[in-house]
Amino acid sequence: MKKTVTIHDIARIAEVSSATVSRVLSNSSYPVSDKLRSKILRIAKEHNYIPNLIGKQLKTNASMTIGVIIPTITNPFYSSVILGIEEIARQNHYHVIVCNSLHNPEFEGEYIKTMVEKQIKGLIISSISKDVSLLKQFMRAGLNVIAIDQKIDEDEITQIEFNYEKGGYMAAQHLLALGHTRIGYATSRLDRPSRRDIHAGYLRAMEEAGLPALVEESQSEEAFNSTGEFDVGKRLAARMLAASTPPTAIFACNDMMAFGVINELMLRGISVPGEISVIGFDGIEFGKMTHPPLTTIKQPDYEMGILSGKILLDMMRGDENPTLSVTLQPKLVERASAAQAHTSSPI
Amino acid sequence: MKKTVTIHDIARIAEVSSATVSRVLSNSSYPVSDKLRSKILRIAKEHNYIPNLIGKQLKTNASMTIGVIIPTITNPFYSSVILGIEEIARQNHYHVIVCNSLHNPEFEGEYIKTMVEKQIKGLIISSISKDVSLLKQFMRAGLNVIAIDQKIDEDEITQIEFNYEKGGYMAAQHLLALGHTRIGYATSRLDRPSRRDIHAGYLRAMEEAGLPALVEESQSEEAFNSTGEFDVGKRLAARMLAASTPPTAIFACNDMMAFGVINELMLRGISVPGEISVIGFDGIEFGKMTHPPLTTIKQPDYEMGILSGKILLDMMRGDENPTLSVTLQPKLVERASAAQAHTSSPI
DNA sequence: TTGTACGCGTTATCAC
DNA sequence: GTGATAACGCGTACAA
Repeated sequence: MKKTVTIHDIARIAEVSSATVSRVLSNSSYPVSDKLRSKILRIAKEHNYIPNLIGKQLKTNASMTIGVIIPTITNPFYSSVILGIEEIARQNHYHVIVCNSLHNPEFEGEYIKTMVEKQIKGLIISSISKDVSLLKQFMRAGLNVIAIDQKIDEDEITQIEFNYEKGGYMAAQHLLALGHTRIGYATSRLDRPSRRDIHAGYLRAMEEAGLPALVEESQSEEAFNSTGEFDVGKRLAARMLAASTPPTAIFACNDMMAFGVINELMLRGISVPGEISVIGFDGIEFGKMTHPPLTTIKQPDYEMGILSGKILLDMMRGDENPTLSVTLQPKLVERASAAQAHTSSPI
Repeated sequence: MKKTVTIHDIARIAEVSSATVSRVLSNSSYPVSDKLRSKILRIAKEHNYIPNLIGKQLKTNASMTIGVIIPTITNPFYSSVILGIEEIARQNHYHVIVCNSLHNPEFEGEYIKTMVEKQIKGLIISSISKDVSLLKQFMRAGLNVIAIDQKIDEDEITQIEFNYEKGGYMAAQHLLALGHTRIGYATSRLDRPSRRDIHAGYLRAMEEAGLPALVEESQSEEAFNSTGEFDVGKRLAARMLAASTPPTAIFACNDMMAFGVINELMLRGISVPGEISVIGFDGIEFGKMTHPPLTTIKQPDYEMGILSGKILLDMMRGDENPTLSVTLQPKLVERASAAQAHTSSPI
């Protein structure tokens, strides 16, 4: 592993000062004679010079990398978000550091800290921690942060969120429009704002329709992976079926859980949507690949990535706009898992 | 955004030299009196000192971050790999930079280059480029690289791969054991070693059984996302059904494609596995959530991430072991999409 | 045990 | 147009 060539080496060989080399190789706007310029470029090429961005960064204090912290990359929803963020990053010659908090506040805090130590100036985070003091402290020290997906209770932080309440409302609304009256809502623990909002939307729709709410909430702190959600879906579906008059439609708080619900129903020989309709929430790609294809409420995940990336870069460039926050709107994706209720209605 | 506090600030306040501060704060083994140590620590805490890792790195030339380049994070297979890599990275206080090449060799090259400029010393890559010259050049300059999943034709590069040939063989073997004799193989373009290997495994099994191979290969360079693979699956299934005597079992070269195959079959009222059995390849989590749950050949993706992370770190620490390469073994995951062939066998 | 002084690779300031 | 030279924040010989 031979020593790497620096601008000083180039300078020595070209018999110029390192200052001139720097001006050429970092294509600064500073005037340099064409003769020297081409000579330097030639020599740099010959010795295949590779700029050391660390040296540059120490001087300029601009790291060209943005950090992203999410619960887990394994969730396709976050994959899409990240793809969007990276698209913007790439266009602007930035790199993306991805960290999975795995729903562990300690990991999250640790990651934030070392990011700051690495002089990362921009962070996009779907935080699972209640404690924003750490974040705020670093923001005061110059860290730009955007909170996505999970609302953070802090006005000073730019947020990009979904209109979860509306999404929940739309889902219930869709089932109501199909003629269902006994509509169950299957949800994991209502311990996060997003989940409470979806729940609230569901309740609002049911109330407006003058129908009773049927909520099954999982109390367990499951492994928060896709399999975990799937299993919760199965369990909650089973609970709903145990009722004296089971629902004719089930709304699950995320797609993975909806798959679990459908799986449990089919296992019991209940046809979907023949006997019971199911609607999901999130709109991940896989919904179209299952049988039946999943009707769901789509959150624009990729767009969220794009948007948060753009806004973050704007912030880092010093656009001192008043911290604007954005709310993305959900969209109903009608596929085949939710259908008209039977006219041979309730027993 | 006030100026950040450095070791010199601490030194001035504590009335010691910055060298002493450095020794304490970077907890070097260098001896420092307990009195000064605690004093320095106290002051650092009071002024909440944040070490600047860039300064440190410029000095030590060790970046504590590893790069990962994959086709797309959207593919759950790669998500799992990355989760594994990050697990190891976190345990060792490393960060992971993730880059999606999006099957674009230019992006891949660009990413490699800027990683090197950022003084990243370790890279895990699932390369889609034919050209290894760039990689080799950087390796000579001290970059440690591990090629995963996609074989690179270069002995000097440490490789961690799957035994694709065996996987293909096992899949066909399983269908044969279930009594199928007309077994189709649906594959995307055979332009990558991995795909050719699976194909070869299938052929070997069929040959050993003395049965004819039935291969449908997609010629198109699709968008390489999950939806693209799904659509290819649908298309290839349709083609197979158009044959005079369609197969009774279909082996798809990846799970996403298998979902497409199943979807197309069900759309045509063909029961899976009642009339036609389907087996996939990869073993992504979603396979268990579909209906019917997908029988498939599991590649240990997470384990691949763990392993590649470990080996990479070993390399970076200078274990001058002879470049060892590892091959991970596939495993049959029996779920419900492949069943016994009808005894009322061929027409 | 502590301090001094230099260098890591780059850019920026100033003088020429 | 060009060249010295001083930072940037840190670690570390070497000296004390």
